[in-house]
Formats: sequence, C-alpha cells, structure tokens
Amino acid sequence: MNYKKKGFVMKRTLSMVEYSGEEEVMASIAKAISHPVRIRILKLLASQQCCFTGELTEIIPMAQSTISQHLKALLDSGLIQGEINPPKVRYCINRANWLKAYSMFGGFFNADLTCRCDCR
Amino acid sequence: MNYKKKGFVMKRTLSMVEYSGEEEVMASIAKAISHPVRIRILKLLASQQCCFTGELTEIIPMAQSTISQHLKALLDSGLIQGEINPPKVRYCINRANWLKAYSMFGGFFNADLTCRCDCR
DNA sequence: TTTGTTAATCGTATATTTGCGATGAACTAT
DNA sequence: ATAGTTCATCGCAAATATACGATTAACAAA
Repeated sequence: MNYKKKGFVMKRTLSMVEYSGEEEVMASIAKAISHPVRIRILKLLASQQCCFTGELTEIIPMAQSTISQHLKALLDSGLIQGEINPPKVRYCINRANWLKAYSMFGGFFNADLTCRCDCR
Repeated sequence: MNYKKKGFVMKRTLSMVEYSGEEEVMASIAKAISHPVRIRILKLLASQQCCFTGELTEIIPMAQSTISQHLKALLDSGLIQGEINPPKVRYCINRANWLKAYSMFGGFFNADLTCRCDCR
C-alpha cells in the first residue's frame, strides 16, 4: 500500500474493537483528569468551601474561555455539576459520581498482583 | 486581533501556569489510562498470569504497531515494565508504581466533601 | 550464512485536544 | 432603555494522539 499514491485515503480504523461499558467509563473519567489544570480545579472544588464560581479565573492564570472549556470537560465527565445563579454559575463536585469514580479506580488499582512468574 | 492578517502567528500560551509535581504526575497517570484499550491491557496484565507478551496482539484486534505504541505509552507512565527475552518481550505491572498510583488516586478521590453551601 | 520470529520504529493520514481573543447570551442594576 | 457583569460559544492555530502498513533491529534456529 502506498500512501503517496494519488487519491489514497487512509482508513481511520480497520477493525472496530468492542470495549466494555466499564472500560469506556473509566477511560472517560481518566481523560477528564488527564490535564493538570483540571486536577487543580477539582482539588479546589473538593477542598475549598465546596462550591465555587468563576473566581477560578482569578486563581488560575488562564484565559476565561480556556477555564470555561475545562469546566465543560469536567461537567461532561460528570465529576462536577453547575448551578446557574445569574449572572454567576456555581460549580461543585458531583458527590454521587465522585464516589463512583472512587470505587471504580479503587477497584481497578486494588487488583491482586500475585505473580506466578519470575518478574521482579 | 485578526487571525487572517498576513503573517499572524498565534502564541501557544501567554501565561505559563505552574503545576505541582503531584498534579503533573497524577495527570500523566490519568492520561495513560485514558484510553479503553490501555485499560484492557492493564487489566490483562494485572489479572492474568501477571506476565504477558505479544499475545496481546492475538487477543486485541488491533495492528501490532498500534499495540506496541500503547505499550510504550504505558511504559512511559511507569505503570508497566518490560523485560526483553528475545525474541519476545514480557510485560508486567510495575508493582511499586502501581501502588503509588493506588494511593495517589485513593487520596485524591477520598477528599472530604463536607459541604458548607446549599448545593445538592 | 540464511531464514524465521518478534516487536520497535518510521512515515503518513486523520482526529482530538488545548489555547487564545472575540463575540454573544442571560441576567442585574441604574 | 442602557450599561455592566458573568460565562458560554465560535473561530482559528498549533500540538498531540491515534491508527495503520512498511520497514528495521535483534535474536534463535536451521
């Protein structure tokens, strides 16, 4: 197969891998916390007075639109929730999903690693 | 500011945000497990006979080069380790880093969420 | 030496993420 | 009505991630 051939178009995926629901959910949660600024936001929301608004823009030196974008990513992951309180919006941790994530990651990393081979 | 202006070059970042070491490490671990196929690989390595090699290629319907790429990502994260055993390579969980990740995520999600506001 | 096996790496195409400024929407206050 | 505040969204640029086939490297076996 020749990529330089005129008109060649690479297929994105040849075989579609089927993932379990748990794999998909864990991956999406992990993706949500895969950026240091989102970890910082989550820590602020979890440790400070629980609820927060856009003061984040004052604490974190990033453009307002960028912060908003990260908040949206966290919202989509379900780890946080937002309450409209015009003209402000108050964000806080979504406790139910937070606990789900806790047990999910806990169960994942808590795997029994008893080794039956000679790796160190 | 006009993006169409001839010769315009956007700056990637205006203000450099400083992250703590823990934020960086957590984000990189999270990024490593932010893809379902990497979660599957980790689960296989953690649950099966601990050590594995390229049989992964037979179990997971993806190109060998793609699997190798994902293994490299996991290696870089420190969550797994590889032992060259020509012509094969045996991969397994890096126990020390695995436990570190366990306590790191555990501590993160175990935050006290006592709420001092009226969010639900 | 030649052949075969295994896995990493290269080169490419495409998709997604990340960041910014500008703008718009929703609401308050004047 | 007008002006101000707050935040989401749009449009763009650049970087990174993801997937593949082809090739290479390293070694064992013949």
